[in-house]
Amino acid sequence: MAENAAGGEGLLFLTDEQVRKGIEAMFFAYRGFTADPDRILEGLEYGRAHHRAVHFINRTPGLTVSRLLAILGVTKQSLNRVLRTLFEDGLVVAQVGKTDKRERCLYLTDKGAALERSLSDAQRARMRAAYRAAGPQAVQGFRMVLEAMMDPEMRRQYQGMKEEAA
Amino acid sequence: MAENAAGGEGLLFLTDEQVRKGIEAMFFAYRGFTADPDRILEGLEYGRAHHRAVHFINRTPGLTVSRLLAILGVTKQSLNRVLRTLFEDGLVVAQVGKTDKRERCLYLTDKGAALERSLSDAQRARMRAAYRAAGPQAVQGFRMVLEAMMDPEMRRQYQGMKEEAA
DNA sequence: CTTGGAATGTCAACAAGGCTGACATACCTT
DNA sequence: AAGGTATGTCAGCCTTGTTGACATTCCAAG
Repeated sequence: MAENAAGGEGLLFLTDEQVRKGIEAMFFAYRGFTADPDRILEGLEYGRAHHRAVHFINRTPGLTVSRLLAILGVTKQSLNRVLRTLFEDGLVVAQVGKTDKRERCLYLTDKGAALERSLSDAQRARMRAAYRAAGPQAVQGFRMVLEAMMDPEMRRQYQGMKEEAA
Repeated sequence: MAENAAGGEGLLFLTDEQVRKGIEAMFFAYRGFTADPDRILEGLEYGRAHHRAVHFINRTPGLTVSRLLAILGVTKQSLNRVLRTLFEDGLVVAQVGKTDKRERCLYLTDKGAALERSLSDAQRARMRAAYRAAGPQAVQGFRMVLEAMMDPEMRRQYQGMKEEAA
């Protein structure tokens, strides 16, 4: 009764009901996932879009605008509005590419890195708590299912970053 | 090398890097999660907000507006804009509450149920594929981590629905 | 060297879907 | 009769997404 996730009934594993529970779990969990950074950002003149930009610039310093566009999956006009305010406020700097001078390589300033840290600290705290509550085995399953849920292109982005991190 | 999620290194389990990978997995996976319904909805005059409303009305027929507000976590003005178009287009009907006549109990019409089915079929197909790819054990972990990530109030909503489904 | 395409920025306009504030109505409860 | 609850609605604002059009700079290939 407590563990009705996938424990007992082998054949019922892929029931519509089971799958639907997964869908709702994603919905509710994503709300929690974004709640803490959102709280920090409100009051500041930034939003979730700024958070995402800052996150990935921090993650891959020097990445180009077009690469960031591909990762975020938005239009350049949309991203540019965000980047402009980050430039103006001195959170991000752009540096002309060495090999290709058309490219603008993005870096966080100290100020930008500080914001990033405060946002990701908050988000990591929740993720860490969830990991701890669920245990290592569960974490591995969590990651496997999420990865299988991604669009192939996004999975490549994700896995690409995995390697870069090594 | 393949299984670097949480397998070998007991102590490194809660590394910032590990947690960060989880954060990015959530980000990319959520995009996949919403991609298929979004594709269906575009072209129709509906959006993600309509999807959510229709999903939960289907899930719990006869639920009241205030209950739906609590589940969705938006303002009544925001929800009302969505519900109004669903009424107008004959996808949802409201029925005055039996015990409390102020309440409006929401139901899908056949037309509404058809839309819900087409949306959730698409979404379930992806979720089912991810489940199948990851395996039962992983699914259980997936659900555990997501549940631990929710805000307590949202977890109650989620678990409440779990029981109602039985 | 010229020309096409790539990388980027920018202006304008628009839409979805959040939000707040204010107000109205109907109804329950005391 | 009065106060609170459930709901709807109008008006206006914000963020963040979209298209379309156009300019600049620069690489690369003919």
